[in-house]
Amino acid sequence: MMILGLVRWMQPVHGYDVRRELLSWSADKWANVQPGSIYHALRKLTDEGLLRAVSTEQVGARPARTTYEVTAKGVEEFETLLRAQWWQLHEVPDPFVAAFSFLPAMPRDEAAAALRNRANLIRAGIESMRASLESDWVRNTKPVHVGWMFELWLARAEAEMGWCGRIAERIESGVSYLPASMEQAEGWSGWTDSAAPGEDDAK
Amino acid sequence: MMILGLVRWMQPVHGYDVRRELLSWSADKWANVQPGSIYHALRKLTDEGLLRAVSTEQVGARPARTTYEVTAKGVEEFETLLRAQWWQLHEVPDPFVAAFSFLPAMPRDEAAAALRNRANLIRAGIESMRASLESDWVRNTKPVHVGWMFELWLARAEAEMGWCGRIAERIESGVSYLPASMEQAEGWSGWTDSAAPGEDDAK
DNA sequence: AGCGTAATAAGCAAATTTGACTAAGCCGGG
DNA sequence: CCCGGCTTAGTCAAATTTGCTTATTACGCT
Repeated sequence: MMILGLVRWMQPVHGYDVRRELLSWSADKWANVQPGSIYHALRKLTDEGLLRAVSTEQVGARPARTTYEVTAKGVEEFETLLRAQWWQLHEVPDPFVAAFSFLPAMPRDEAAAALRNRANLIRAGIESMRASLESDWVRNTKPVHVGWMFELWLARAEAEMGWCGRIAERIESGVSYLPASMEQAEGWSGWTDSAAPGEDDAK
Repeated sequence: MMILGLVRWMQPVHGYDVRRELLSWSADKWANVQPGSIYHALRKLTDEGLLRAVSTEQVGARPARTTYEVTAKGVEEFETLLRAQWWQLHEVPDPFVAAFSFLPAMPRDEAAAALRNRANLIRAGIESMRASLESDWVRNTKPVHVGWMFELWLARAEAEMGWCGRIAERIESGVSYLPASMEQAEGWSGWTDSAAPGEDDAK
């Protein structure tokens, strides 16, 4: 719950403020927070005594907005949560890795093409990130550590780009997917590799 | 839904088989699948006509197990899903990046220490991964592309380890977090940086 | 002056995920 | 021989997330 952190920073805020801030950091991508979750989270945190509803103003006939503040307990909990992320290593679920584990289900040439395409997408991302990093807008109006986050993405992206290239070559080279020992015992039959058995494709 | 892929491979299976396979790949870490989700997914996929329940055996008085098979429609859908992951780039949500964005909330020395600790955790991970990669067990009984997945993790991990070291140094160097222009306009007041205002810490 | 579009501020039902729980069979040790 | 613990197979309620909807006001354009 990094919502808590945002309320901690920005002290008294209402839900919509949090939402805008999150969207402006495009945090829906790298955090786990879609706009809809915010109000639920705010109410839950209030129930748990980590936040306190300060006031409820109403401007015209628009929906009333409730302003929240963090309690002492909330600050404490936030620091616990924060430290958990700083000191521990959590593997993050990556759908591409999941998809890659089905490599034998892809025709070799398509797999290689997709990897090269991926490398290009990553390269494009890297370049636009570099541009942001060097842009005056980021250099002058954002805290320095925002740039450092970009550098982390850059480092990871470069590593992954290289990997894509190397693996694409190996796939094209035609090496067998099966482990050295059990060369002949098919096991992955039914998948499209070099010889797809035309099974029940008659619509 | 990579559950579908697993059923596609392993053709007729019951839920518990899928669960074991997923756990043996420790897929609960890198995919998005806890054991509890499996049965729901199987039923949902069956409702959508992507799977077909084949039979329901009962051994003794243990819970009946239902065996599933993939339909032609299911194969089609799986390939669509698979290609979506192979050809597109999805940013994955990373809780550490989220936590790092609150860097100014951490005392400098703790932040640096945490980063060095992280580098060490990553190094340990790298070494155990290297060991797996070279182990006979993986080399002889797992498809080659499993090793390739390890290499991707390795590449990313090495990149991140380097970053941790570099950033730890910068934090220790004492550079200001604020952007070059607005050096003096505090803005992040209330956070623990060089001078923590002893607010309401009595108890 | 009128009209369409964007911004403001949330609410809600439905879909998903999670983690804990059941409850019987099997196996080895004391 | 019988007790405890592991494996088998799956269920279930609760927590979370998602994406869509509502309803007013401000703004820009012609």
